[in-house]
Amino acid sequence: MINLKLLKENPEIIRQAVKNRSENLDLDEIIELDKLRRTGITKIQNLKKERNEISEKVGKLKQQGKNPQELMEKARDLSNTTKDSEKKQREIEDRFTKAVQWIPNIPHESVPIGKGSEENQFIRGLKEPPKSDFHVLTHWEIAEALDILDIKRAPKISGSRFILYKGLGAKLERALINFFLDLHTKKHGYIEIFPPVLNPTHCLYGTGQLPKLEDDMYKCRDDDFYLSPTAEVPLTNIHRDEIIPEKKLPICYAAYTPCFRREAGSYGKDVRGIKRVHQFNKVELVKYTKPENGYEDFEKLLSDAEEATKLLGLPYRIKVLCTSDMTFASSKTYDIEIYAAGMKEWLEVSSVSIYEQYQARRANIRYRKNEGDVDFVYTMNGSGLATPRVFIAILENYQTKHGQIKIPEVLRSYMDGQEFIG
RNA sequence: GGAGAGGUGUCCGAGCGGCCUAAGGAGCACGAUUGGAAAUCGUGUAUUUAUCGAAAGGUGGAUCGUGGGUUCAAAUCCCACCCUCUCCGCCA
Repeated sequence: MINLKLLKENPEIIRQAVKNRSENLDLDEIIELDKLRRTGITKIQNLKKERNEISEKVGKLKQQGKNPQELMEKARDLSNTTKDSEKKQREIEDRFTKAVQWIPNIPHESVPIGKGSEENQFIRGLKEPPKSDFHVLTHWEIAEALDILDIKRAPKISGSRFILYKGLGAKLERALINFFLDLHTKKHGYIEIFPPVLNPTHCLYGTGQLPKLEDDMYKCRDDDFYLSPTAEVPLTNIHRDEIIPEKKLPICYAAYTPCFRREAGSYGKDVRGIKRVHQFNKVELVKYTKPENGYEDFEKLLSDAEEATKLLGLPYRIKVLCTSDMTFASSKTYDIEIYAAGMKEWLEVSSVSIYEQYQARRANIRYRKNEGDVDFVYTMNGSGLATPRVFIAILENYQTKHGQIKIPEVLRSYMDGQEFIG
């Protein structure tokens, strides 16, 4: 949630942000609603004040053994008017709360203003994809040849866009997860978490997936749960409704979880292989920090994720997303992309975002400064990394001309020392 | 799923219709004492929101699991829901 004071004091900032993000939003309606809401609050508070004063008098008189009939009647009338007003007020507040959820975050000033992915800016990494001196098979071709993915049978179990890892494929997947977790917990100092991935509605509002991404998630029919689309949801909600002492910040969590996405609206796109699937594995990094350290910690989070790609020896590049390409709750987002030599495509393996106080406001996560003041924390997160695309990149970039896959050195200890698949 | 007990401030814990801006204790912060510390004593110790103010701050409202209700008045009474614990049943 944005700072609601902006609605009253500086709506132009919001208007500009909405425009830069190419979002469609009737801000004037929300501003009007806010005004209506505030006058309503003032009115009700005055009524209550009067009622409280009378009640107090009544109490005193009764203790003196009197029966202040008239005062009681007056108070009853006041009470009834108040209740009527409150009913109306509740409706307004409801509408307001819902509407406010649709206001996106304000982009950071360093974010390029742009309308689409062409306007994302290259930050660092490879400018050109590396060349290979033989014909590189796509991951689905070589995976089938080596029998490490069962692409034909996965649909029998769950339908299209699901992955069935098999044999050394399954082992490689597990190796990746362990490698990522070890890297971030042992070397980068994150605390490992293994959270539940069925999360209730309010958690998804907290992190900003709802209301906008309703159609992109799986919802349980009989219970109020969504299958978490990312560990960002449980990890950020760990400290919901808390006031964290300043000395405990920053808090850094790393978690492996499966992630579930409906991929609605992508029918017919990326249907081959395992690039776009409904269930995938990811190690997610989440940090809670003090505002003044926010952007410094954010850069560090990016480099923590980047290091995973580096250690795997995969060709990568990093971009900063322009205003229209960022997710709705983000102030600034970097994407790490790795090159897949078989598909001849750059694949997004990590999206690193800072939300400033946007999520913290929604989820009510605050910290107490050493001096005693309370303020919202900054939250940020990034994949470190998402496995299917890393898996693709290993199959396509570590391929030999004899149709084998060389296992990246950092993974070998997780693969019983094995050097090759095939 | 059934039966029972309970959810109060940072924590423990009292309160069971008006004086609750929540007793008492612990913790924490500051001060006194001390050569220094412990102990002791003193002082302070929530959040949120509306409004006025440049700000410091002032004036109100709200908050005792959540949401309704009764009442002039609710932490306290009633209803529903959520969570925790104990026992029973069922089940990986």
